Amino acid sequence: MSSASAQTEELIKEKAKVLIFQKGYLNATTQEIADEAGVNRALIHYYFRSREQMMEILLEEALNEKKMKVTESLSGNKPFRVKIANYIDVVVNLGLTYPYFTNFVISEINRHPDKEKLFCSKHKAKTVDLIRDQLEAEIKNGKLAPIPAEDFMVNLVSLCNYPLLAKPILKTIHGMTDEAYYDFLRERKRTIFITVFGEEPPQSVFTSVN
Amino acid sequence: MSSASAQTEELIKEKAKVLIFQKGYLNATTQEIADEAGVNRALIHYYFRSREQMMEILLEEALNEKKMKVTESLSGNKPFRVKIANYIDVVVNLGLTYPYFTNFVISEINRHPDKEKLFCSKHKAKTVDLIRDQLEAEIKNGKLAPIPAEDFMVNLVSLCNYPLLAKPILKTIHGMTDEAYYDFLRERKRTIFITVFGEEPPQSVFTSVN
DNA sequence: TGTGGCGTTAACAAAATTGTTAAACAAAAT
DNA sequence: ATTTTGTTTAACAATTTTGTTAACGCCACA
Repeated sequence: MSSASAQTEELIKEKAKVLIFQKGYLNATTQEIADEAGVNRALIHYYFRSREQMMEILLEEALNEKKMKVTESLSGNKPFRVKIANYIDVVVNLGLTYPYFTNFVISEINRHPDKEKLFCSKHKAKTVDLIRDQLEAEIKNGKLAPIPAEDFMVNLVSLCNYPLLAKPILKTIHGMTDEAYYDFLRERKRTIFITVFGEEPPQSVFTSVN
Repeated sequence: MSSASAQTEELIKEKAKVLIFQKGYLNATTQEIADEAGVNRALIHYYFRSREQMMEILLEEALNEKKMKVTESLSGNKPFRVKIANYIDVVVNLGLTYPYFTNFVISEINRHPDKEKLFCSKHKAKTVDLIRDQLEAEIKNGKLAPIPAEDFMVNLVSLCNYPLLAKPILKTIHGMTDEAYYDFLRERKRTIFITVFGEEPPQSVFTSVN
């Protein structure tokens, strides 16, 4: 287990992520991935046995990382609005880094429905349960318009993910340059919060990427 | 141009749409498509020359159809809220029929960036311009919380599309059966309207699919 | 110094996918 | 009836992509 080994393995995974999750080449070939990493294609088989298994690992690791961050953002003794702001922050940041992650997940699941289990396995707790009580309390206190927890969560997830995922489409439809769209997205965290709560977010909850 | 010809060509396109837009096999092979249509694979080349050209046609036709319906929903002398309700209706219905259309479009564009032009070509008018004036009037009259037209449109498009597009994920995350998720989606049109306007939609604007 | 394991590579083999062709077939036109 | 035209098919060829193997080089260490 020399350091070179672990480094190369990591490099390959990293570059595969760039192609698939960042650039949106959902079906990047092993050759393309090897090229991106600047290594011989055979190394992919040396480290991962087959393309399939590499995809499996990529998917599982990325899912776990995302799930961890999301759970973290919604956990703890924070006020409801801070939790949601944190959630928006985490999900949008991830989306800015890996816009096509969702597309990849969906694509993989449709081809291999058994992979769906990857969601259930680790975290038995549904994310929506992390906020259900607080959400219902907010509603009871008249601080939020009544809405089922599932709908609230789906709204949130939709507003955070879609604009990133559909970047090439929205950018063109709205006649924006790449740069203008990027600026537009940076303001999105605030917009999402306002759309969901009808009021400004708490101060300085949003971080920036890069 | 006998009738058999046109029929077979249509059949192939129809079945390709089912595989790609409905079932989410974004990279369906020519063999899979031929099987789904119950015809010999060579017919795909007979009618479309190559797989690439067939994809091009599929994409262009589906884009035009969607754009037509969307433009229609936002045009004419209708009150603002009726327009938006119609838009939600159209987009969600399309999404129920072809949940993975967006994934396919994005996937195609990432592989062949030149195809992006398919958006600009026909309709020079951006959809957002169809509602900008009315939206600003609503805000001026205090009937809607201030929001830039682009953000309003992106909110709308996100809320309509994402829950359909990410069905396999959300269904599992929220621990729903296929049926429960379908019920959930049927209520979504109303939920989306409420999320965007903060009030109930006008009566009987939403149609049902099937 | 040399030897053994590990990472790496090029060359090869196998499998999957697309594209082509010639022949069979059916329907309509002559 | 026979030709003609257009549709469909099976068999083949070409290409692309994945998977395998044997050899090469490097470095730690005996």
